[in-house]
Amino acid sequence: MNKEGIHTVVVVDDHSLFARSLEKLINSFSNFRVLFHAKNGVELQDRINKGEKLPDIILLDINMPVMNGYETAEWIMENHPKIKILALSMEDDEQTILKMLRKGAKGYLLKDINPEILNTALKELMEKGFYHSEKVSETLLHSISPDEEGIIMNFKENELIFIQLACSEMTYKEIADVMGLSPKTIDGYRQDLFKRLKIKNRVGLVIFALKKNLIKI
Amino acid sequence: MNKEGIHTVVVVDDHSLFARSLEKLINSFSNFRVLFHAKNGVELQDRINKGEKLPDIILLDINMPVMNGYETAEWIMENHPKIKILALSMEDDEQTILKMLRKGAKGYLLKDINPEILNTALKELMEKGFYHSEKVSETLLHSISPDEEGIIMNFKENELIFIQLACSEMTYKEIADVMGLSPKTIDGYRQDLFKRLKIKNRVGLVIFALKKNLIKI
DNA sequence: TTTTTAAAGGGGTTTTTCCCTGTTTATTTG
DNA sequence: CAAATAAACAGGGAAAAACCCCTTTAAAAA
Repeated sequence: MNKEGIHTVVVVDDHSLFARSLEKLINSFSNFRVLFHAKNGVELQDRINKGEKLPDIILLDINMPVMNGYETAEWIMENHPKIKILALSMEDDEQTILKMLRKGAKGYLLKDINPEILNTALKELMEKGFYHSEKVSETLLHSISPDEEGIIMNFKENELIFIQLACSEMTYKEIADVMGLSPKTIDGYRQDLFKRLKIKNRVGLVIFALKKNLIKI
Repeated sequence: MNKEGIHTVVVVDDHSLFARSLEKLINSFSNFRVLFHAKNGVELQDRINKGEKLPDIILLDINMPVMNGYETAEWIMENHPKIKILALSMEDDEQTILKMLRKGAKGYLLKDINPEILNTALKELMEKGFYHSEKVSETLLHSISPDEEGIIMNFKENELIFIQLACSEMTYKEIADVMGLSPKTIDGYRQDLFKRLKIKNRVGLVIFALKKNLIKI
């Protein structure tokens, strides 16, 4: 906060149409000014390392091509932990929200909110130090315990490759071939994953992989 | 266009954060003014039917809860065909783009463009009557012929239900039960779809359904 | 050295996939 | 109108793939 009681904001979002519109909106709020905006984490690092003024708040998009929101949040927390991160995303799936909050975000906003909520979020962020919308609070309640999630989600390299290949039209025999393993080993991976993920068949695996963003279609 | 040579724009988008930011951005362009913005097609209908001034351009989001972009575009084309529709969307999948262009959109913009491109698009739309970004032009080239697509995509009611159920962990026997049909009939649906969609197995069907937005996860 | 883990095999059931046939009911057309 | 045609539904039979449980081996970790 500078001498006039104005809080400063930096927008990190590769959707520059959105970013610049957002900038105009935020500048229209009293007490908030946008310092600059960056297309991704790398650009943010560059500008901050080159001595650009540090903001009070960083509005951080999650889906960015070069250095995404998770990595960027990590870097911010390590190097400038005083900056408050407000995650911005289209996605409202639990996985994404939780991951971002664990990386140190002080708030999570869906991009489809109205301007008043953004203003509220920014104000609350400066006053209380955090902001959580109803949906996020709900998500936090529903969230499974981190260790249970760890058991489920800690996939070994080969398991991840198998999952991705299983989300194609290949037979297990073909998957075994391209992975250079015995079909019996592949069957072992399959069986182990079915048990851990509590799924009944390959379609369940595809759905799981999609929900957890293990594959893209 | 009014007497001062100013083109008018209406924004239809349920993401009011985005919509209002966009409004500020467009108003910052010379020659363009936003008349109002609506949260969805129904609100647009209401305001236009109540005698609100007709714009030159409607910026139309595709994903809206109440009356989506497709339906809204249809209504605009039927009732006010002089208005130029510029579709706005996060999605860049061919299906979505093509569908919107067929509904009469004069242009298609991804939301992750920069402000200059929006300005260019608006200007070109008024001058040439259409605007197509590189990605859209590319999509148009890749697009399959409408009739071939028709054969593929004209699903009968039962086929659609079957596809959706096949994208779950149910066995075909279970699907037959809930649909009140013989497993053999279900097998017929399956076989016919595999042939028409040129897919090899059930995973292929799941992937297809996801790509064509026949199911949501 | 004991335990754990990754890879692989044996052997079996169930489900999926495939092809071909037949019935019934609309729909089209000669 | 009657005959041909198309469609929705269903069955038989069989090979391939998926699914399941239990064991073994070799190497790595504890």
